[in-house]
Order: sequence, then structure tokens, then C-alpha cells
Amino acid sequence: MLTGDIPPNQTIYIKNLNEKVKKEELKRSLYALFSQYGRIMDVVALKTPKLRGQAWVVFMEVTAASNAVRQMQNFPFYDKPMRIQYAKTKSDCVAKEDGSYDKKKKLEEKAERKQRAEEAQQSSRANGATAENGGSAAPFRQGKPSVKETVAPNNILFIENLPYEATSMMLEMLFQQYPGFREVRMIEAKPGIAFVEFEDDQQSSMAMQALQGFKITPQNPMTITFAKK
DNA sequence: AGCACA
Repeated sequence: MLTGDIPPNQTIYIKNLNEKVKKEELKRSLYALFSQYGRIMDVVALKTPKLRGQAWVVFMEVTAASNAVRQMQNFPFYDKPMRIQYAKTKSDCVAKEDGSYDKKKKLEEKAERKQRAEEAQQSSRANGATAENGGSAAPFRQGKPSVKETVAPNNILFIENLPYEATSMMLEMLFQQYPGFREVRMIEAKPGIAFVEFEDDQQSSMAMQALQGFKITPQNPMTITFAKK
């Protein structure tokens, strides 16, 4: 198994990400793509030589992380299959919430890492380039509070939290700009939801990433998940 | 391949 014997963690570790994607865009897309599994506390991505092509997505619940690990395993994202595991350690933002965050310990760890890096540098007798990268607060958006059932990626999107005023025409305008768009389906008897069909699951996922949380009215950020087949 | 919090 890809996850090896790493115990479940509310944070998932993703590798084999496309390194050409800019950090902010990557974080936004990961946020949009994974928020269908539950509320996300933080997304961390660094572009340092050691950490490029990897990211951490911190969920509020472990169950959300578990579903994400299973369902999105190997899913093509910017043309590369994502490799997903549980993170090996607790994320800082989680430690801060549960009170176990220890600033002193954190600094020690940082110093140790630095030390290690310098040793490696010396022993190799080589001078390499150093890359540093800034980055700040993770995006926060409204999402579903509760745990979701697991749904594998597919070509049909399920849209929730639409305002009453929303029409299929409006949704069509919104979704038709993404390649592979087929149709919008709304059900008279069920206001507030819609189904949007694409040709394949990669195209539907691109639209999901682009429109996740989109507000038709200020009070209604739409929630997009893959439809149950 | 690579597990951090700039």
C-alpha cells in the first residue's frame, strides 16, 4: 500500500505534484479539489528544493483525510497522478488548536534541520544554489461542516447551496466555459441543487477547482462534489 | 524521490 504503515492523520501528504504550477495557484486548486471531503484548516506548499512538488492538506477530521487518501489516490492533477499518504507528523495549525504547540521545541527542530543541512553541504564540498520562498496564510472559504460520504471522481458534478434564484441558464453560463462541458440538470422539486455533466472526470475536476465556493449571491458559496453514480 | 509549517 502506498500509505505504508503511516497511521491515519487529519493531514494528508501529497507528492508527485506538477512543479511548474505556481504556489498560490497550487494551494487554491488543492483547496478547491479537496474541500469536497470536508472542511480544510490549511494547505501548505513550499517551493524550496527539498519541498517542491509536495503539499499538505490539513482537514478538520481524520475521516475526511481518509476518504481523500483513498478516493483521490493517483488522480491526474495538472497532468500528473497525485500520490497521497497520511502526513507523518501533526501540522502546526492542529497543534496550535489543541494546545500542544511548543514554540521552543519548534525552534530546536528548526535549528537541528539547519545544522544537518550545513553538514551535508560541507561533506559534499560543493556549492549549490539556495532557494527560499515566502508564503502566508492559507485561503479560507465556507464549506460543509459535516463529514461526507465518499465519492470517487467522475464526470458529473453535484452542486449544492445554490440560491433559489439560480437557474440552469445561469449555471450553464458559468460551467460552459470549461472544456468538456455537456449539460446542466436541475430538478424542479429540489431547489438549491444541480448536476453538471462533463465528458470525463478530469474535465469535471478542473471545473470543480475553478468554481468551488463560487458565489452567485454573497450568501451562497456553492459546494461542488462529484455526483454519486 | 523528496514529510513542513517563511
